[in-house]
Amino acid sequence: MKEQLQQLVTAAIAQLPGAAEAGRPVEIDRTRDPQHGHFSCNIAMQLARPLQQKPRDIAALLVDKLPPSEFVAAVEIAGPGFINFRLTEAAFHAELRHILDAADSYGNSDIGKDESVLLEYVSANPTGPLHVGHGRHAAYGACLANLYAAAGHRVHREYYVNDAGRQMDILALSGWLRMLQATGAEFSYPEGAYQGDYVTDIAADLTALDEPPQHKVPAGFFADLPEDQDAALDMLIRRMRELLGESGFEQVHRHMLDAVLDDIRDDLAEFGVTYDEWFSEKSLTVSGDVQNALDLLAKNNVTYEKLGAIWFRATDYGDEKDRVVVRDDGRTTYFASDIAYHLNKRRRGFDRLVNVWGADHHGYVPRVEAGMTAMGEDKERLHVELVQFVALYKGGQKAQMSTRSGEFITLRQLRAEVGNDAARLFFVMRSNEQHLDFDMDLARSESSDNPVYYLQYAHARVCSVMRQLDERGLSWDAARAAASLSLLSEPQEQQLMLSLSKFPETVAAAALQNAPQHVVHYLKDVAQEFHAYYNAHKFIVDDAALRNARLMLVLAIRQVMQNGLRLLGVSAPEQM
RNA sequence: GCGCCCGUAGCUCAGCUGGAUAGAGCGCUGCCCUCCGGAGGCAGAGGUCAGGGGUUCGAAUCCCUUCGGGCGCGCCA
Repeated sequence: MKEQLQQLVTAAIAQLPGAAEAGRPVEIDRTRDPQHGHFSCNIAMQLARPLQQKPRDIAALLVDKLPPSEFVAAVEIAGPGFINFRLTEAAFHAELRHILDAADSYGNSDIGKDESVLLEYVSANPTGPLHVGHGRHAAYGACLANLYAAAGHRVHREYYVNDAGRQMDILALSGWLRMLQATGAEFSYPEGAYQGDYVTDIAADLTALDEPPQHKVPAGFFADLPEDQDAALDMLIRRMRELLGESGFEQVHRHMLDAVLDDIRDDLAEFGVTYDEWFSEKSLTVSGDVQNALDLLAKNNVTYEKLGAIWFRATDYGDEKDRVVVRDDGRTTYFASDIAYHLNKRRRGFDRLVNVWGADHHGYVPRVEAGMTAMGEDKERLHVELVQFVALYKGGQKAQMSTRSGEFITLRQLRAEVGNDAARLFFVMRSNEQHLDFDMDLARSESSDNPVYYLQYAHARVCSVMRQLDERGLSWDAARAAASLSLLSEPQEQQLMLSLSKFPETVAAAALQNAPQHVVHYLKDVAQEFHAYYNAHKFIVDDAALRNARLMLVLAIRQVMQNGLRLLGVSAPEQM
């Protein structure tokens, strides 16, 4: 609908001397007040300055040049110079038919057809089970992927697996120590090691390997550890490597990683969150990508040596300070992997890279952008969406979440308590850059206060009506309905047709702004209007023409609810 | 100290990337059940869009600033 009006106005502008040259984009907006018609255009005000004429005069000239259209009932100039359009009933009837014709694809567009997107989300360190914060990332990322696809983008969903580095070494150490404890060794488990019970569970399987790792703790293994917790862990890791040998250490490392990663993968899959690729950080080192990136930086003269380490001149590209890429012991940093990773993403041919990161990583954004720029990439190709924290509320109390002690609420626990649908919806219901208060009591309640039920019920209710129709031995006649749409003259029916027609715009806007919550709010509006309509009017009436027309409207509502819920990753049950 | 994000109704939040008289849910007040599912609906009260400047035809939206809250400033990942 919007595009058609846009074309009409553009055609009018082409006939107005100097107007097209001003290059102002033609924006067609929904009106808030029905007195202003259905759509409005502010182009006359935009052109006032370049054309040096009064907005209302320009508007009058444009209206005069507008090509005729069967869908435009009235055009008015209002206020400071808005051009307001009122559409014909035929326009809304056509949209209704279009909804049922397009069915599952209603709402899709091709605005993103020229742009491929690599979307990276969650990418939690594989050192333990996902917690509720990761759940929000998962729900949000998966939803973005759906929106991008609906907008016509080619989307590649990716999870960056941080399978290299110190945290993973600590996990390997933790597992091995738990295994030793399980086989009878007695020592005090280091504070800095991973505390969660899952470590013990996974470690139990270490002994079942074909060649289980060293069982005995040699004398002095825990002797003379530094005071500092981190230094102590590093020393233990070093001793463990020496004791088990590189392949022995690697075996434990891999076992722990695989077990945790499998758990994460299962957890996400159960949550309806899937990926096209699980990209290994370690593979970047093996493939030489890290070295290539470092070479590129060196070639571009943006690295230097200081205190035995190699630094990247990030400050030259707007970052706060320069960053180490190769440590004084020769090992590359996480940051080195990460810029190599981003270069790799671009080299794979994606036009746009979208990362979903925790809000606590915001300081990391300029660093990666600096890296990209220094390697000759356009940093505008990278977009980072930050997701704020989740606070769980239960019985009016904030649930404590402490990662250190291992006493955090996992995504699994949350899903078990409130269900996937509620979790998915609640996670995307608020803007990602807004702190989220997750009310678990509300999420599990079976009442209209719960937005999940409210939305799903609207869908189920239409299904129920159709079942009722069947029980009465009646059926819906599509042709009859299409011919009788002018009978939909009730204010609620008019309003619903108007609301339904907004769905494609809503999806496009949500995709463009990375804002799934637009879809949620939209669906709430439609659901509310539908429930009100249901309450006020019967659909299964004796008058066959009216009945068919109303059922067509109601079926269109069901289709839109279904498509919207699918984008959000929430199921649309036929009965509840 | 520096940087990023946030501040809208009593509470939780929208506000379509600058539009016309700022919205919803919960809560509160008062209504509507012989019904295609009450897991519902209708109406009302409730606002200095944190404060102050600025940009322009027009600002909750953009810029500056003050205040308040969150987060970040490793040769961790």
